[in-house]
Amino acid sequence: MAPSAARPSTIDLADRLHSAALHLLRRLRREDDASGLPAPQLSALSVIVFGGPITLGDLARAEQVRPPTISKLIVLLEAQGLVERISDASDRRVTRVRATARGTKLLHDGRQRRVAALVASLSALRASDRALLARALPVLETISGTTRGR
Amino acid sequence: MAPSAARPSTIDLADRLHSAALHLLRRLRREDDASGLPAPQLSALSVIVFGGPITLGDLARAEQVRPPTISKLIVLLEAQGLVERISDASDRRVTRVRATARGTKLLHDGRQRRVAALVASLSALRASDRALLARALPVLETISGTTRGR
DNA sequence: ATGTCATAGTTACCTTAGCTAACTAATAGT
DNA sequence: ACTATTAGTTAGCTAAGGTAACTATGACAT
Repeated sequence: MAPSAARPSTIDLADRLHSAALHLLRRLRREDDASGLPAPQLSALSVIVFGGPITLGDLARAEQVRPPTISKLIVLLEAQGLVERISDASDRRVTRVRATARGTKLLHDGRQRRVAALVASLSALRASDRALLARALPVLETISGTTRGR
Repeated sequence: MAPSAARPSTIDLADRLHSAALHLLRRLRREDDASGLPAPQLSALSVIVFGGPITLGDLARAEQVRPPTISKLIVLLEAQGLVERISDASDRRVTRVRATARGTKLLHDGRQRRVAALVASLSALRASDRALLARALPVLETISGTTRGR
């Protein structure tokens, strides 16, 4: 079954990349306090905003939690006027959910704050280092499974 | 007060970097199910394993939660034999906590799984792309605040 | 058309994770 | 010795997670 032995340098690369991503997000997470929303709600809202109208089941899979957990999250987000349910006429079992204008704005503002914090760090770099990062970015997006340009 | 206007390309870089980190960790998080520990406990254990013996207050700051939250997390980790308390003789208010052999192994194994998943993705890249990532890595570590070589 | 099975969500109920407020204990500083 | 500060814990609440059991709808094979 295929050569599953990775070169040490690839393992080292993976380990350090993982660690860097962890530290980066841990730092940026501090900015989320200002949103007033707990992390799970913010994360679910993000998927809803960027993933368009989505069924509760798909949302549960995306968030890697069980259906009842999503059910309750949606009740909370709905009560705050951040998302709304839309029912499917052709299959009345499914419920889709989409972000309201308020929900979209709240998420967008929070994202702005995270990005602004990151911009501050990037600005402190030498231009050549920023350029190097920019060149490596597409590769990073490939391995992270980021779907760009939707 | 200082030119706070960042070039659009820097903002774009920050936004995409943020997004890539988010997607990468969301994907790797799936591997954590196998550890049998909930995410908050796993995260706290990670800080304890890598941050040596650490006081509960410092741990709370590192995890960006309030002291009572850490108190309860430690009770759970301790009950599972993953960490143990050590009291400070010179200041008897403080309690430090360190990982047991079991805790260290559990965390190490989980990290291995995450890294292995990432190695698999990296292995699918062209060698030149991996090399590009490797060259950009130190820059990424700088902006993420990763303290290497401890 | 009807009976069976599968699928989408919800409800009930439990544990864990997070918070604030109030408390205990120990140290530091007058 | 009094006061204030600091480290953790306790109490009590809401939110976030899970499993098990349930409702309702749709799919399908007789």
